[in-house]
Amino acid sequence: MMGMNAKPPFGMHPALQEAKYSSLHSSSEAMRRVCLPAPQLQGNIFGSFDESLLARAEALAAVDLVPHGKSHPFKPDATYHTMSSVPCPATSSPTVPISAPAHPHHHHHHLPHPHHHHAHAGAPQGLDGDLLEHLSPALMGGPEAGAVLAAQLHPHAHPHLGAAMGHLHQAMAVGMGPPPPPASAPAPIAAPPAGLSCLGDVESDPRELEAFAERFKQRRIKLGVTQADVGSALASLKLPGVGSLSQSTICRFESLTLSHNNMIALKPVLHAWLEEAEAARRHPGGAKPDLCGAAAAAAERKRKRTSIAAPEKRSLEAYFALQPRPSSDKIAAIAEKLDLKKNVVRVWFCNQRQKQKRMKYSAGGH
DNA sequence: ATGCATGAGAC
DNA sequence: TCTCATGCATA
Repeated sequence: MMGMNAKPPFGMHPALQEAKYSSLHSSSEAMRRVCLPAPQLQGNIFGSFDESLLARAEALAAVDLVPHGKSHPFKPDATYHTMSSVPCPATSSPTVPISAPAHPHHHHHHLPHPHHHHAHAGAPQGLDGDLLEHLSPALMGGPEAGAVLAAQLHPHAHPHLGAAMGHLHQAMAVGMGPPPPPASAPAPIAAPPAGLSCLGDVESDPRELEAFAERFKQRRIKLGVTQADVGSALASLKLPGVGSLSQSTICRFESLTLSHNNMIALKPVLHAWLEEAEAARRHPGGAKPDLCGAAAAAAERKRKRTSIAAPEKRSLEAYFALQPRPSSDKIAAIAEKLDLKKNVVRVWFCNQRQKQKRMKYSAGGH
């Protein structure tokens, strides 16, 4: 199986981007991420928004440019589609999103969105040469660079928050139309219909989540169950709108690397499972079913994971520090510069933004 | 344990 | 097009 996680709770690499956690014992607030976009970066940017970082970013980018120039054979494209028409009926197929029965709020009709893009840069080499030289300035030294940056860092009403909650609802709505789970109701969920005030945010104690996650992990291990097992066992709970989850998600829950809302939504479900599992252990009678019989199904084309090399990553990080939300054009420019597919760069930025919002470090003190 | 990706839903 | 919740693939 997979490696169990009996390791030190927190052994991440210090290398990368964000300075994450500050350690769990010192938990704290819920407003942090909403009100404070980027703790340390902000200071720098505002302080000396100009030269230093700009130069740095360019320098970093330059490093990438020098080596390969524009005569690159191909762009790393490794994403295939997993065309699996897999028939794993039991526990491994459900794409049913977890629902967070918070409060019925909106209803809408969703339209089938047949948007499948095959992002393809036709002739990336068309504008090479000098353009590359000008890219840096263009990308960051733009006329509105400062403005955009400032605006973005401002504690204005953030766009989603309502969106976050909405997603949870919709997830449930999509899964099925029925009633909310009576048993484990996420009462604590704050669900501010509209994130108006910076402070009126979620008030479900991060500490509690932290504690629960910790407890959960301990007891799970005590039961001798892996994260993957939990994930698939979830389906056997047969909670409305609750299907199975991946090892990834369980892992992230335990390590608090999910968004706050996501944690809130998952908690009741995992709690329910824990109760069941422990109860089942006590009473040999009511056996607990399931545990996905490893679907030894046909293996289709495996999806390949693009790997962004360190230098490119460095550059991306530098750009991100300056402009976390580059326009499509800038993304394209960056992509070309780093010789990456535009979509890869776009997704990278998206993921980076998501990371910023995750728990962990957010819950600093308490 | 995490990096890169997909997809639904909200603009 | 972005966000968010999730997952496959992988180090």
